[in-house]
Amino acid sequence: MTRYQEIAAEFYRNRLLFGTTERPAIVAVEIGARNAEIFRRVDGKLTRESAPAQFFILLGDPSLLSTLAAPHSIRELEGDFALRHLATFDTAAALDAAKRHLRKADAGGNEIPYFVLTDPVEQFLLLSGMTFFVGLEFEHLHRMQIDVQACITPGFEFPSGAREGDRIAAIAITDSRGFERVLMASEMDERAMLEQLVAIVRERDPDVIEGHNLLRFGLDYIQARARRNRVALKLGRDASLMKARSSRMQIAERTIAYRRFDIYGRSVVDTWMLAQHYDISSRALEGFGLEEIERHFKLVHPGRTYIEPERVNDFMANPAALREIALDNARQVGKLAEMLSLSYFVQAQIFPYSYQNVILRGNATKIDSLLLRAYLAQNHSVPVPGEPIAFAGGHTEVRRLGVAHAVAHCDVTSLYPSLMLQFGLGPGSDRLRVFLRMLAELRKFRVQAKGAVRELQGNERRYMEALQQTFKILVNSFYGYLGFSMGHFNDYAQAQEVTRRGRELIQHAMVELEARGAQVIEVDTDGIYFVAPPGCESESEQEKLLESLAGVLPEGIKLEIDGRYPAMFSYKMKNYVLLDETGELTIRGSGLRSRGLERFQRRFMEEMFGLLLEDRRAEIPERLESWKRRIAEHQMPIRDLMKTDTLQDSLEVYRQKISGKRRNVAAAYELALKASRPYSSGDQISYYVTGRGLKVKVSAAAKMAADYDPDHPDENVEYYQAKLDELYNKFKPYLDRPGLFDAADLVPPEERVQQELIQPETDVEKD
DNA sequence: ACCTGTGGCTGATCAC
DNA sequence: GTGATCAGCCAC
Repeated sequence: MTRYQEIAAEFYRNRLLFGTTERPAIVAVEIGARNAEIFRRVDGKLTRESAPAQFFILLGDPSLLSTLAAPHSIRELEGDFALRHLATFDTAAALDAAKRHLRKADAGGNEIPYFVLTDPVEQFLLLSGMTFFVGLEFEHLHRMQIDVQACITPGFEFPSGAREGDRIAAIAITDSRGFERVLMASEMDERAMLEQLVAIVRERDPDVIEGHNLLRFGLDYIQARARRNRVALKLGRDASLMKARSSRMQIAERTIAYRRFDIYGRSVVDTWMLAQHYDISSRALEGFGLEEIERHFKLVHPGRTYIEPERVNDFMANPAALREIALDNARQVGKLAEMLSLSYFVQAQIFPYSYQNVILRGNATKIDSLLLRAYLAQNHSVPVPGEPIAFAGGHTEVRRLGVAHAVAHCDVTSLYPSLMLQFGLGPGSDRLRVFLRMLAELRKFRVQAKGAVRELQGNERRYMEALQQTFKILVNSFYGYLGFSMGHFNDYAQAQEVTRRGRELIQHAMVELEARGAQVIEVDTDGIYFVAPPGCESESEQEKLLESLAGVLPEGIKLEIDGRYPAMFSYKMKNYVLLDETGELTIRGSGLRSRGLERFQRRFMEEMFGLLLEDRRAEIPERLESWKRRIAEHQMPIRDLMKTDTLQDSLEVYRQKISGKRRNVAAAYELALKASRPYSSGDQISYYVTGRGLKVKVSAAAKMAADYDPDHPDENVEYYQAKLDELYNKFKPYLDRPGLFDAADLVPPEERVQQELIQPETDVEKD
């Protein structure tokens, strides 16, 4: 047994987290009318076996189904939570009948609660305790990549598609076992392309189909063209058709509409979705095209070229180039998926979700499934979610503004999880005490995994890192679960208590630091930026300073130095710039580095902050003039001037909101409405402002960046120059007067008065 | 049908 | 002009 296997084996023995899979290496589960079909990969070969399916609904009262004709049985669960009757069904038909029955009762104003998991695969996994992939290595998963290049005519709309002139230009197919093939429109008709695609998928028989933007484009387009060509997309392992339906996914503040595809016995993984998830935690991607993502992960190889969706038409005359690009795309998707999907591979071993669903579900929902699984395994009843209340979050405060030198940052590692474990803050309704136990185990595992990463090499190291990352994400989601409106065990009072203790703790630490002569700059939830008192410059002295605080902090909570910086520019709450020892700048905050800012603004700011923090303020006015000159002389590439907005609403919703005066017009939507290719929520639009002078209305003067013609530059010079002036003026007070200032002195008195007036009002609102 | 939380800043637009 | 509001993005 290798070191990796030893550690991993301990994790997998934890049934609360990893379920109770007895026969390992499940790569797919499908539910039929009466049976579940389980696909496993044993010694590289696919096996299929059948098990009786069990469907269930949790009921508040058995009378809900008293007049249901379909066969079912109901048993009472232990404990007295609201959902204390478990109805089980042997067939999908009986379950469906029950669901219809309950919906009808609902319409009649029924008050008795019930709960149904919509996905039957989830039902099966949750009741059986099985999970995907336990006992399987990622390499042994058979993954196929598909890249679709299409000629799209104006007016194309999903999911109907299919207009004259639309056609698939190329389909590239690769897989994790070295297969490569490109189906070209220049060599065969569209029907043949589609038929061959089906034949290849069936013949290669992959467990997973990966692609970039498969859900919002690739598979949708293929399906539309297949319908047009009367080709049956029998891609399933039982030769069934690929199925599609509309769905939506919430990733942080973004709501993404997409089409969900189901292929019997296989999982569909979209690297575009994976990139969205990745960006939420890193905020590091410039965009979500393959090009930007590959660049970010340093996957670009010499000779790599890309193709804009709008430009595929132009490539019809050059099939050799198109073939190369499509093939390259597919190969690159494979590499990307390896980097981005490992954490979901691990998650699929933990949660009762299929591989493709584990990517599409939110973390709090997933934690809920663990609790449900644990309770049902013990035949215990389940509470219904508590009503949401508004509650306060972390403490944020900016004490000092301007430029500081020799700044240290300290933070409490895993503040909320630590508080929850230290003070036993978990759901009051968790009678079986599984919530905090899971949290404790996950935290312990995370520490173990993190420690082990350094000892390992190659794939084992990558796996351990994925385990570590996954544990970390889950640990951090437990607090959010307490305030999750749909969590069966949510507990707003406890969530409130967690943040209250958090605020108390960090404020306490702040006061103590200042009492010891430190100058606190800013505080956000679990960390403090400060200038240490004189004679406390070295790291060890600063660590000692923090140790002296140990007495005033609760047991089990530790403040640690987490970074030291020669200089910092404190601008506003959650908005600051750090200069580290290597000369690298870190810019934080939506006001300073938002993707909503044009690149030239971000670059100009970077330059300005660099000079500011290196005490070279005097050079800044000159730099300003140079940037303005470049704009006047049209030397700025359009990439630097354009703004990229993400469409939050669909165009239809936008139109409705505008006509109902429920929102303002916005440039990105106006352009999308006029565009020839279809746009949906989640899509990004890059545009720039044309015309002359400052009185232009952006939404009217905007033009797609793709339509910019460098030979006839029409960008609004005054508009963009004014942006630079505004930036310069915004920061001018700090450029003129070096040093660190009390925030209280810089905020005009009238604003402070206003703040005091507003405060009680919001408090009333919260009550 | 789907959904982890709160706090804060900014640009564009509109009503006044 | 100014304040209010919305949308979007970001910190933790």
